[in-house]
Amino acid sequence: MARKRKGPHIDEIDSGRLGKIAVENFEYNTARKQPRTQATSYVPQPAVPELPPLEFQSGSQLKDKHMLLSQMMKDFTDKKEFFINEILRQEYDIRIGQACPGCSSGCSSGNPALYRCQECCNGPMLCAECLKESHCLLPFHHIEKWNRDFFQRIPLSELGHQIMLGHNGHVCPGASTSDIKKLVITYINGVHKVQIIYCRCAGAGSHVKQLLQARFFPATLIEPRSAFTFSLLHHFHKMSNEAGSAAYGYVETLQLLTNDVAMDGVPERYQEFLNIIRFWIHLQVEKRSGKPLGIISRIPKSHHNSVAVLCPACPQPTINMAPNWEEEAEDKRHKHTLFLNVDGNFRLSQKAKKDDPNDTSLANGQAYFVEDTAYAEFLAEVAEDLIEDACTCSGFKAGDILRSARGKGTVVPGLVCDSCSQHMILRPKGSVDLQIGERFCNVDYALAHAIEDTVNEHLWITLSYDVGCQYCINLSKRMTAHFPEISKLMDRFTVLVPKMHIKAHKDACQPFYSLNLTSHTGQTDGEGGERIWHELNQFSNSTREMNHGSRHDALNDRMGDFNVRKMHEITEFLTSKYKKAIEEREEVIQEFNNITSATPDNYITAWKGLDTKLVLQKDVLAQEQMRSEIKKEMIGKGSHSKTGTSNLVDFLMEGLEISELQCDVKAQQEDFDESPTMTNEKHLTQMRENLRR
DNA sequence: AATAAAACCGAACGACGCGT
DNA sequence: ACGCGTCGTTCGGTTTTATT
Repeated sequence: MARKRKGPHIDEIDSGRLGKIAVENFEYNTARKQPRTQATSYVPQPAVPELPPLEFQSGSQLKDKHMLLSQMMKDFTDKKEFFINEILRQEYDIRIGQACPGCSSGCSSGNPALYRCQECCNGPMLCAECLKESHCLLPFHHIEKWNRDFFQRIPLSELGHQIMLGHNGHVCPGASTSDIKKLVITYINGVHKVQIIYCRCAGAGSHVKQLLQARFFPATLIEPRSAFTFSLLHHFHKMSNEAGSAAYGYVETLQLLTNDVAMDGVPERYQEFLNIIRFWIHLQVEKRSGKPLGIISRIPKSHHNSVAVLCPACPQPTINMAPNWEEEAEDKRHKHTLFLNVDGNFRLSQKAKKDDPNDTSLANGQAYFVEDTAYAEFLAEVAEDLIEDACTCSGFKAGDILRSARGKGTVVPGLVCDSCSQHMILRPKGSVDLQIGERFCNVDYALAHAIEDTVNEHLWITLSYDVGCQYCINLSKRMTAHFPEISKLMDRFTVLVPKMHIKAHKDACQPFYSLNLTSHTGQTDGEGGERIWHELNQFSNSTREMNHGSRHDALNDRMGDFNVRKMHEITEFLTSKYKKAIEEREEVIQEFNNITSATPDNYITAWKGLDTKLVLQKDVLAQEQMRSEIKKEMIGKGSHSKTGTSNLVDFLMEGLEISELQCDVKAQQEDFDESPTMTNEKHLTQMRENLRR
């Protein structure tokens, strides 16, 4: 099937992590700068003519960091002809047709050297026999034959190459011609039509087993005619998680790598690949969980049925808590608080398609999504009380069924995820699919399951949620009705609103749900979930098309990968946070002391006597109200005309705004001085422009 | 001829680009 | 801002091909 070529995937271009990859490559390259020793090939190397001398001057290192890339490109562009010549030189080889250097050390065919390998490092020109011989264990190298005018790629099988199983690369003495099978094996450099000779020895096992032992994953179970190498499956697994590649584009790339001119002749193994990669990834997750190696005997019972990666830094009773932690004083409460964040996402949707109703996730209920059947039963149970309380604060998507509903072709409009808000690690069983908008019953279910394995009566829970002010109103009532175990913990719960989202809430609401004004919360901003969405959303294009089971498997794996990466980085992450916290603490103490020393004692005594408890003062005016009150008052005094007053008040307000903007620009300038990136510069210019207006 | 495996097909709809 | 057309990605089902 000939597919149309397509442009680059936008998500790949936008991927913020490309920068990191580039850095890693750079480090890798610099590590190889040592002079390479002479290749110890098994054939002597014919002399290669001297390359024209080229003098490399180290690029002029300008002091201005912005010029680095342009200078580097200029340095390379100056040598463009040299590089093009070297690349073109690869299209020909002066050793074509000479006596095969391999024949002198074994093969005596006496044939001219017309073949070479594109993948062997520094490979020689060889005759067909010697090339085949040198590739008995390298069946997927791309081979080229000199075809009078140019090098033409040919499959190794054309030279009679066969992959022999079970005898260290040699043919099984018991094998007959009926044991030779044609297979299509997909490897990271393309799709290969190969011949395989199975082993006939007693105990050699089925063809499927023999393939697996050779690190080929069969596409089917009975008589496989297609297989994928383990390295390919591993490669895609990483490509999909790190670069956001979808299977569709990946398989197409492999076909192009095989033959980018006549793709019609390349076997397409897309469907087979989809099936196998799903199962492969499931196997990898199982393997990583430690279950096949019996880790269950070493972990608490509540985690036996899980393949999810736990947050190593959050309090997990019976795993990472100090002995007798329950007895510690309440002012150490922050150490025993689980900071959770729950949030809805409306990009990770799922289309309505013809669907196999029996296809459930291979890790159903054992990873990040909740178990399907129980969730469906719960939803049927709560179907009657669908109409939820109208939102009394500002208008948000969450809790509002109508606003977030999607078209008729969407069966799942999005999902809700629980994560730990301090370390941004997703909670096991903390994700649920939505049906019609972000209803609190969905959030309740996710929350109850996200904490059921962890919490006990001594642990505190601080939950941040965009609509926390609404969510907490009937939380206790709902939990009592549906999750009695969790409802017992309600007096340990604090529901707040993430620091950025809270600015969209009504003035009267803000102080009561502010992380800044709540003790035992430190500098938690509660926005962790939003940043997870950014990572997961790049998979929305592919997961939207999948059926229920595949979608859950794919998302479970992305979430697991996200957790694993966070876990690997967490030592460095927490160390840097800790260092920063110490520095900032010193600054704050200094500031505090300065203010204290500059303030009269009687003020301080009076302030200390004040009650710090928050009270809702209904007669407090919002900014807009205040503005109109002042206007009214001034007009009342008759000292100004109506317009004059209005201008004066506006003038004062504007003055305050300008002063605020000036502070912002100053702070941004400091940021820019510290890290003069393009983005920062752009941001600064924009702010100055705003200020000028 | 029987059967397993591969090839083909149409549907779904949000994202995106283009023209008005 | 709006309508329109194409692209991207996966699915299940049907038809065709390859192998035994």
